[in-house]
Amino acid sequence: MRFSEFPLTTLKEVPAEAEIVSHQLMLRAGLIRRLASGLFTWMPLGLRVLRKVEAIVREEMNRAGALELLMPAVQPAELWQETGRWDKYGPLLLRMTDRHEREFCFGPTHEEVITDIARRELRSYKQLPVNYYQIQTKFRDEIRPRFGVMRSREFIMKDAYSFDLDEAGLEASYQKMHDAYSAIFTRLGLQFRIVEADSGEIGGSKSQEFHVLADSGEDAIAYCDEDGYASNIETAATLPPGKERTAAAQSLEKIATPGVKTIEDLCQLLGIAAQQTIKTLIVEGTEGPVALVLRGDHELNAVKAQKLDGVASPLTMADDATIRKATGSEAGSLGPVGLELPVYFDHAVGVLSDFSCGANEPGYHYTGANFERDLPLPATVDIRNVVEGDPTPGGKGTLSIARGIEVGHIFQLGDKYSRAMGATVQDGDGKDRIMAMGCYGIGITRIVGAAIEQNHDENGIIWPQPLTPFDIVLVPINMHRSDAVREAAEALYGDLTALGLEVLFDDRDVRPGVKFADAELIGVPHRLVVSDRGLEAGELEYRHRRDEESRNLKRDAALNLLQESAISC
RNA sequence: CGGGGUGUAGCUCAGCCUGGUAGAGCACUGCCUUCGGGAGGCAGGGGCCGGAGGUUCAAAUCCUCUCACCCCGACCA
Repeated sequence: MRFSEFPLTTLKEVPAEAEIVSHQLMLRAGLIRRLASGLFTWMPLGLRVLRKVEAIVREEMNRAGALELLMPAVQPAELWQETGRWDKYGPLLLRMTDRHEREFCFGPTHEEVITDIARRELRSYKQLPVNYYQIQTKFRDEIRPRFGVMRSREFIMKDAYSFDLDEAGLEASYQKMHDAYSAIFTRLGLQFRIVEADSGEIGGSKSQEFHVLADSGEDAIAYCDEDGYASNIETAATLPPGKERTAAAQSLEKIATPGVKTIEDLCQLLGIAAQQTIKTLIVEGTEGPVALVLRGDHELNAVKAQKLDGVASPLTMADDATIRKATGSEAGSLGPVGLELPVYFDHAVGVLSDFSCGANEPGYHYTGANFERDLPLPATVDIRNVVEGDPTPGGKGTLSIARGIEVGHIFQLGDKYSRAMGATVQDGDGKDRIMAMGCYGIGITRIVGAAIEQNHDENGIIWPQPLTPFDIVLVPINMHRSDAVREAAEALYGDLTALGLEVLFDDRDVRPGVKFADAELIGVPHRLVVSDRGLEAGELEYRHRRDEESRNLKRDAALNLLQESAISC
């Protein structure tokens, strides 16, 4: 590709709308342009990268025996009504009506459509297992799209769905995808981690997420390298503390705490640590409000809490009016002492003694509160987020916390969809059996952003070789004034292209500094410079995007090097 | 959805408080000089100052409404 024939506007300044580095660089390098909130055009340069990701995903899916198909992006409401998700999915689902007043949605995922296909096409157990996949545009009407293509509303996803006769078959299909995903992210050249996860809205039992590790990631991951444990913090379990509660030393006292609204305020006023306080959260329940009690320095885990009996799912914090009615007090001075509501205590609360909490009277708190004496202590539950240093669920190691970008998710769905939609095959005895399903997603567009988060420096993107839009940028110096440089560069361009390499030939009549800056911003891994100076010495200047210094090579040596490094992957 | 903020040239922004009829840098076009790390000069093109309404002799500027975008927020108990 000749740069002079490739309209590319790079930006020196950072567009104001971009917050994280990948979004900034994608805009500056001209990979994407924003159309509206959460909607992006993939410009020619960006699309080249996207196609690389797709190709690798497609290859590995095919290798794993999955079959590519393509389903409609628009789906009829009836299918969603069959599984009950038309009502459950909520505002994330973009709904629309056609000219005949029939209802449709723009697919955020395709369990219903694929299950419909499967129940029509698959008749016999002899046809199983089957794994269908597609690479297709999805739409989810996110509350808050942000971070460019990392959380956009329209995005491209590879979604796969497996069908098996039984759970054992599903387990095998799932494992195959687990392995295929590992191969995919390894080939993409990304640092990733596989973690246990909540299956959430999709449903089903076992599920794991594939995270690209990056500080800007929206998810927190709890892991322990010693015993191999890794989980999304949403599902990382906490253990009850091993120690016993110490005996009460203080008496219960009610003290005036005017203006105290937060744990921080309370600690400051009383001069105590947050670990000696507890906080009481009121959430909506299936039969009236429910109180959740945590140690002051801990965070509520919504995924865990909404699974408790009597707690509404999804978890919803009670509003001020509800809190007042239920407790006679207000947020900022609630506590479990004398509280007449269903209450869940976190494990970590159970071992506290002499703690402080709200007194259920605006502007008052208790100090020196103790279980058994001042309030009863029922069995405790796990409703908090793990923190750095907590023991692993196996009890053998301690947890570290890292941030990750979820780029893949695999689920064992079981029969949730196949049962609701009557997707059966005949088994060997001629009996109808409900198929066991798995589903497997990869965020194709998100991977591009995630790769940049992990691979950049102050000058721009540094593409992993498998993702780069071009293998080599060929930079002639002063080509428009030197016939020798022009001839050498043109010849080199031809030779490199003939080797099967994708070359960006910067034949623009601009100063060298501009070319270097653009090449680095765009992130092309290999750079070859042709100059009069070099030609006199019979050498070319080579530099990898990650190298500090360039080095001079003879022409043949340069060609060999490029051929090897660019084709090896 | 709640809170905050911003909308002025393709991009980054000034001008708004204190009303007087549109600016800078980058980008773009032409010419000259320069030529290995985002050059310099000269001359240009480009704006219904997000939209609608109002106040006023006069509105980018003040007021009302509206739209769009960005940020924060379920952790306050």
